Amino acid sequence: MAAAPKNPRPCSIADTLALVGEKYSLLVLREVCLGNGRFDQLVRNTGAPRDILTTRLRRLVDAGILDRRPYSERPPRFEYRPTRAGLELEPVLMTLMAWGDRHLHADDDRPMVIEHACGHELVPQVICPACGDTVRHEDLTAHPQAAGWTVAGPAVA
Amino acid sequence: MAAAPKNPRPCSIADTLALVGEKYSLLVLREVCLGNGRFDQLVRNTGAPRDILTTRLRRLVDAGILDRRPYSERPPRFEYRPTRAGLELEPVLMTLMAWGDRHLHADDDRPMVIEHACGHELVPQVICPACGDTVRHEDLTAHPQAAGWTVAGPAVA
DNA sequence: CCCGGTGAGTTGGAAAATCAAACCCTCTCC
DNA sequence: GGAGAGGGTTTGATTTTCCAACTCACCGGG
Repeated sequence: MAAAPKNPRPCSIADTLALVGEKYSLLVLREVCLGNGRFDQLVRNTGAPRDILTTRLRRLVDAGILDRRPYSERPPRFEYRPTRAGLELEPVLMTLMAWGDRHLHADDDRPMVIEHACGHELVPQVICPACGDTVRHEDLTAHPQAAGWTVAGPAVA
Repeated sequence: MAAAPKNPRPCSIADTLALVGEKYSLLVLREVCLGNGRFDQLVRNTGAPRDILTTRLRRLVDAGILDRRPYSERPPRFEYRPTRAGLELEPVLMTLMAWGDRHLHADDDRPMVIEHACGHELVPQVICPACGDTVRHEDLTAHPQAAGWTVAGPAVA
């Protein structure tokens, strides 16, 4: 059932998307990171059909991204929370949000503002930790480690 | 055809995913950023069925993320390249790759290494540009700007 | 005891998306 | 003039999604 990797080439992006790239998965993670980890909250806040949500949650729990923990014994009730690995996906959410804020909304129309502990509004930025510089496309060179890759060199419109 | 947003709540993450969250879209962007922008390369490198690829490409072009430009007049042949907006999605790919590298592969088994202009290997990191600190979940506070949000406060497993 | 409500799903069938393979058209090269 | 290459479109079968309804377990009145 999950035996044919079908991955045309080895790639961490594809591997990660195989876990969280299905419809609703990242919205579920968003909600869970916000602390809204109960089934009905997730249904309401993501818009996912209940059955789909069930399969997504199972997948995320199996992948070690979410943790399903009881918050009531009788009746058994569960809440989903991010694991450490799940929290480490937050940067993905941040960069998605930053792009949407920049390209899809006016400055005064952003659906949500995130405040950083330093007191400023967070405008997530990706840097190279070695030199501290903001990462720009033209500063990158790809070095495939396995066979099957062709890299034609960067090209911008 | 795109009239019913169905968005249970306003959110830049959801809005961005509506454009690039379908299967293969981000893999297409990966290839295009690497300079592999021709139809057959995309078919081979992403594994997408040709018809699906066609609809994904149209969507990305319509969204202003890719540019479809002829590289031969007769016969007409096209190549897809990232626009500026498309390039600004690279941080999303970087963070996905970083997560996959960290959680899905051994250190010596990474499918691809990216070299930054500073000479070091790039290990993408998200920072707050105001204070320069690495962004950590517990330093964030969400401030919804519109109705319909409940934020139960962060919770970690 | 019976009624309504909440929480967390499961079930069933219709509607939409995906897939693989085949097909098409226009060149170019031999 | 036959064999590709490139960039798609068409055709049916297979999967997924979707949505509404249903279940099961409990709680809180009246």
